[in-house]
Amino acid sequence: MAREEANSKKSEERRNELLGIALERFAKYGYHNTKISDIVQQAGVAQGTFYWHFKSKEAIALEIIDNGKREIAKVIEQGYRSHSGTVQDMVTASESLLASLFRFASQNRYLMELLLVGTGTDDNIRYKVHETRIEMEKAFQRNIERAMELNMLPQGIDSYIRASLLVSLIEGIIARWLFGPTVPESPLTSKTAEQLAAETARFEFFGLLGI
Amino acid sequence: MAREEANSKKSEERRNELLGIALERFAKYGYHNTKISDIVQQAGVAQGTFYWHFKSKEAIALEIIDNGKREIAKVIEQGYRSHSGTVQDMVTASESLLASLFRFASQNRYLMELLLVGTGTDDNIRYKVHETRIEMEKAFQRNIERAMELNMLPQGIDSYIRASLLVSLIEGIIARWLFGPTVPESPLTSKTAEQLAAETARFEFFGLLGI
Amino acid sequence: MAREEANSKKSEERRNELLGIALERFAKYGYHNTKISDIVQQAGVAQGTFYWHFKSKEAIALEIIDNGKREIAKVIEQGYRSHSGTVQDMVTASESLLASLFRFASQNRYLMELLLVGTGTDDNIRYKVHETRIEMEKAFQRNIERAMELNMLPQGIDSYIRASLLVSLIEGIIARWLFGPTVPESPLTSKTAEQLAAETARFEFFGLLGI
Amino acid sequence: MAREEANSKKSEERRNELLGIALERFAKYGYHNTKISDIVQQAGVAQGTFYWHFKSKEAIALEIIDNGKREIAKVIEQGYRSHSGTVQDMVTASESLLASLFRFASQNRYLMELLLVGTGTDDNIRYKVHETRIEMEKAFQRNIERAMELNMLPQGIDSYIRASLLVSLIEGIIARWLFGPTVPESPLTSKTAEQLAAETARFEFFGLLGI
DNA sequence: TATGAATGAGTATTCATTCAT
DNA sequence: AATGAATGAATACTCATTCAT
Repeated sequence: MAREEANSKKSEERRNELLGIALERFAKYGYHNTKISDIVQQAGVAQGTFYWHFKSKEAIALEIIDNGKREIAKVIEQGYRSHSGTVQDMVTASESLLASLFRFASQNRYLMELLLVGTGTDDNIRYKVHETRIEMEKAFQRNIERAMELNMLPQGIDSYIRASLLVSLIEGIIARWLFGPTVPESPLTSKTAEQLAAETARFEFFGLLGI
Repeated sequence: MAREEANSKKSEERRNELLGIALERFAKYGYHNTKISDIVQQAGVAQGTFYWHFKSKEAIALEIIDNGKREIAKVIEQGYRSHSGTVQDMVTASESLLASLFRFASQNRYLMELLLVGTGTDDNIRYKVHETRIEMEKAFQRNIERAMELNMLPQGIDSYIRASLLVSLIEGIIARWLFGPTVPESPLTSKTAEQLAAETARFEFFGLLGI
Repeated sequence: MAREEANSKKSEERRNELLGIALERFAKYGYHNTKISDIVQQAGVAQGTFYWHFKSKEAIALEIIDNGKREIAKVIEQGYRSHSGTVQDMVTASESLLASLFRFASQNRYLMELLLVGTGTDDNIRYKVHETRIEMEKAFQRNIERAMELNMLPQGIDSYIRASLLVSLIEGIIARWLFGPTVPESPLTSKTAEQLAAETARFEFFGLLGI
Repeated sequence: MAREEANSKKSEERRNELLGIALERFAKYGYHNTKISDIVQQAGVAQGTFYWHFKSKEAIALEIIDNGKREIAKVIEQGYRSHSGTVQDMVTASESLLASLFRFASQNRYLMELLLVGTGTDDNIRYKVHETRIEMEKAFQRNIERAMELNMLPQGIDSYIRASLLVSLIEGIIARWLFGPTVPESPLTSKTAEQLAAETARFEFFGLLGI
């Protein structure tokens, strides 16, 4: 391996380290309560090093969210419904997609906290978060439309609104599962991703009446 | 009317004006991006005046949320289920409760924005918001349990999780209805509170499959 | 005197104090080498007080120069030539104007240093200085044209260039008189404003050959 | 040619390139507004390379001015008056010296800007600039004294002050010619070095009255 | 009650300089 | 000779809070 490559690899490691620390602190303490000096101190580097790798505090936040956007899109993409089947097939497929999503969420809780709890940031960042969540909603909308084409869902429903309802459900339940707020005695936080996926899928298709 | 009463009335008006302006700005721009100097400028009073009426920036935020908490509780309270009936009765009752809640939300959009979008605040305020949302969740949980007691919902379901799912749905849909994020072409924002309540109630009881 | 007036008077005094200190330091040490913290420390006030009175470091510099521009204009204005006379009258009148200007310069040496030595500032400030010096040049040009109309100076000379030559002379000699650089043994710095005015006026009208 | 020589030649070229870029930027934007990172970027080399060639930012500035000092001295030296003649001879000789000087100035405008406009630097650099300008003044003073010895100028005038006046004139007119400030409609900037020299020499010897 | 001036701790960012490779 | 990453001191500006009147 050439010398320059080794160097640039090390440089990229440092960059990633800073990205990780920033993500964690933004999620834990909020954007405004996170000082650059905290980040660099935790990374054990000087203040100026941060500015070698990133243009500004805002820039690093935008990059973090952008990365997250791509990763989430990948997860949802893989759950894409492609062929017809029974109702039970559909429920199972949805359950599986939700389980993937919940697993991803629990493995990336800081990212999800940043996206879902929203830690009070400046306009540009808020907008980027917005964008990411809309992207997610669109993906689910496509899923619903596909299911309608395959005659797996009743025709004549409004896919926009159903997607909104569905994503509300998913985002809300992830937020409660990982960060609260829930009623204190709730068994929610002790569920596994798979259990939660099962409950959610059931509600998704059958509502409160569907056991 | 004695002079003091007149004065204290005027004083209270000013207090309320400040509360209103602060609420609006906290919701619109976020807690950290709202300066006391903005608030007093909009109210046309001096900086010092703010501190005669409120102990601190945090204090006014806590008071705003506390007021909201009481008002929301009142709305949900009035939708309390008290006697048995058919499934259709139950759906109608829920629809009516949701309609009230959505009307309240649209009349108090800044409050709802503060509660639901959560504009990144300090710990105490975040905690107060949590509290308020948990209160709401508890109210819905009581509603579900009551319905189970009255044999209007299947036994053996987990009321905690169902309440979480239900409130996720409601909060998410309010947030999207009033503030986005939704896919841009979504017809959501043009719905009335009543239409939205009907859609939501249907999903609540029958899920995606229930037309 | 009403209370508010007393307050605003005190406030204005503080403002002026800050203006004075800033002028002195800008001239002595240069714009970039002058820290806001130096200024407020010398004034015995807190950092924030500076920003109550002035929008920024640049703003106070611009204000200082603007004030100076007006004062210099006033001095030159009063030396305006208004009626005809002999050559000797003209020389005497010019000498008197120069004496006023030199007196003003020595009483406002920080201002003049800022204007003439130019202490390396940002574009806006540089531009304002520019403007001020051009204003001065225009005033002298008007003086020359007036003298030509009154047949006190030969026709057919280029008033623009002559004004440039004249102001070059004046600005240069003020700078050398008050701040150097001059050859170290030069008797220039020990001259009075009046002596200097006499020498300069002679050179102005008769050049090197005119004794 | 040995390898080392070739290398050291290339190294010197790079050095000179950096000197040139620094001069230009110091003059255009000022010393403080010129960042090392700007200079190296324009030269297409890395930050560290600068510090291989120069000890510091100050060092490169001092070197630039020192070079300029020597070059200017050479120009003035060559205009030295050595033998007697008529008044007209003297005017012609002075005109010729000024023309050389003005030509040099227009070919080295960044250097002149640095010296004459003085873009606010640190003490050491300011001092070096002073030194250079004093050197120039001394040279002109020697010229005047020589002319007095040769009976070409009236005895009894103060050569110090006359040199100050003369150099004020020259420096001011160069600055206005090449960089402003002048009144916007002034024909000054469109003059050639020779025309300007003629005008200046006339003023030098005969003043405003000498046509 | 209200004012407006004053306070001062807090913080993102800049940039000359150093240094391992 | 050259690189590019790292350093860290320096500094303008913000804003919640206080206080004399």
